[in-house]
Amino acid sequence: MMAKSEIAAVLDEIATLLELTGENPFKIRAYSAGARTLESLTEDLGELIATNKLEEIPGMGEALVDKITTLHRDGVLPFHQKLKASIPPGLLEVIQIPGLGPKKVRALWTQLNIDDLAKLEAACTSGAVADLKGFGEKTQVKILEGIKNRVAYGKRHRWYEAAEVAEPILAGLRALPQTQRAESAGSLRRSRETVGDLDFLVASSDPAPIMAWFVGYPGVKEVTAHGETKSSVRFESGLQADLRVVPLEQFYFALHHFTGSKEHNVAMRHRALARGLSMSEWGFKSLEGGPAVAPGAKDEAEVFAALGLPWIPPELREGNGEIEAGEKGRLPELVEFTDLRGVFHNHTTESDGDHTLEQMAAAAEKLGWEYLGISDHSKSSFQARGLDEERLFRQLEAVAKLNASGRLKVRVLTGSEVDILGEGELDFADDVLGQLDFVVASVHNRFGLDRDTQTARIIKAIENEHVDMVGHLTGRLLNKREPYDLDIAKVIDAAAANDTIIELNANPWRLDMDWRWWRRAAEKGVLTSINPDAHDTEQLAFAAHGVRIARKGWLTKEHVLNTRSLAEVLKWLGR
DNA sequence: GCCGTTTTCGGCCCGACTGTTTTCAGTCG
Repeated sequence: MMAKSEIAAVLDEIATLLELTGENPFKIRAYSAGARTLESLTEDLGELIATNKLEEIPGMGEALVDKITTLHRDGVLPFHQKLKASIPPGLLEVIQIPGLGPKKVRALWTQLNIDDLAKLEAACTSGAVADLKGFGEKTQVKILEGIKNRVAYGKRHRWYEAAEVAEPILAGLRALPQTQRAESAGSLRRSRETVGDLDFLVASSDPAPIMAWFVGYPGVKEVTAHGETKSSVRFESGLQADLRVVPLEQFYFALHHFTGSKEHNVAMRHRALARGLSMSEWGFKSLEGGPAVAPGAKDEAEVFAALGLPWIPPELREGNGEIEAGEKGRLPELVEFTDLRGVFHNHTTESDGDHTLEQMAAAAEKLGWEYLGISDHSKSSFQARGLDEERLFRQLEAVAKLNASGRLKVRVLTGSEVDILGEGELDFADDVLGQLDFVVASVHNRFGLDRDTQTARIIKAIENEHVDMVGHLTGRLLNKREPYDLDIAKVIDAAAANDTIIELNANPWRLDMDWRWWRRAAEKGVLTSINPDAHDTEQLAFAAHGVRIARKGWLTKEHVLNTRSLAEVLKWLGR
């Protein structure tokens, strides 16, 4: 049985292979769109297939349903196999090189017999590529650059790393005298967990000096485009940044357009067409039978209003039903950072943290929080200097003393990030766990267990009456380590049945559980807690990353335990 | 390949930039 993500990958590969065969672009789009739809599904695929519900999903026609059903059942698809056999595998890498699309790759393949990167590099070096019709000297150089840097170019960047690069650029753009407005857009604005490239948007009637400033920005390694209103640059890290300058009248249309996502934009344009309007980054154009005057927009809300919609927060613009929800007035009132009244799951110098209990508490107080949950590692995590029972009890005394001292207004809650052991049993006995204010149970080893065993192991921990939260559910480290294989839908059901929280780990490398699951979890009645997993005082601010992901997962204040007051939190923990 | 107040065929979102052309195809987002 093949998982959704694997099936989506096959559909994507089919799309690429079809590009190489010169297929109808709309057919190719249908496969890509099908892959995206599949990835965003949170329902059980087997169930959707069994109940004939898959075909009811927009974009899923007879052919796609057939192929997905076959892949799900057999793990292979003859159509895919045959297609794959007809195309040299190296071409799949060749088409990834920036500037090379299906037409150019086919030209290289049919005329120069190039079917992998090695042959492409050799042909560029010998100058054969530049002699091809439609190619030239510059293209040849660009291809060689693309081959050399293909790893860096293809990489996505963790949100906070991209944000660190974007911040001074945005500030610089805003400081230019010609700038009327400036914003960053794209996946950064949508708060995706990783960002492919940066998008900047400026309103100005005098684009040239803004373009010049941008392409001359320190750290720019390469200028890949420099037109009148659009420029692209690449930094040493491989991160690319695009700048668009538009007149003020078009600014909010352009901001909407470049915020995306692609799927959201396509849906918005369809909606515009149904109202007799053609929509682009430049605004609305009235079509035949449309309104006499195409509406303008003085802010982004007016772009939506023209299509009969409330303003949709950027985090929700992923084409996952946000437009339908907006139309029905059912957009969630998303949680905000200022809603947080404290945080759980933090470490001190007792285990692997860098700051003491008192330093952590003082930092939490400075952030205006009412409570701070401390949960150092348990004894099996010896790599993290995990606490045994004796050290844990000493920590409880230290916390009690600190709370009683009156030195701080913030209330420290005692806890443990207790290891989930081999089969789902916990690192501390129930009578020890029972003495804590809260318990976070986390997996720190045996990442390679098969799906069913790992799922059963975690569910067993969730079922323990002393466990309040399960920590960093899938163990993923963005761009570094894949999540362990887990039936998340089952875990969500278990969390709902046992009234156990699934934490939203706000460490920007983790952002775990993935935002795509939160809406379903909330609908099932699962509560979360936005936990910074801080290992020093600065990292308490990670909570802001968690809030972004919670918003992306359609969560409101009511879905998040640590938006509640200390009294309410204590009541919940004592449930 | 999908879809239907255009309803089983013939459309499918829209525009900027580059490089190679000599008016535009290809790529990208």
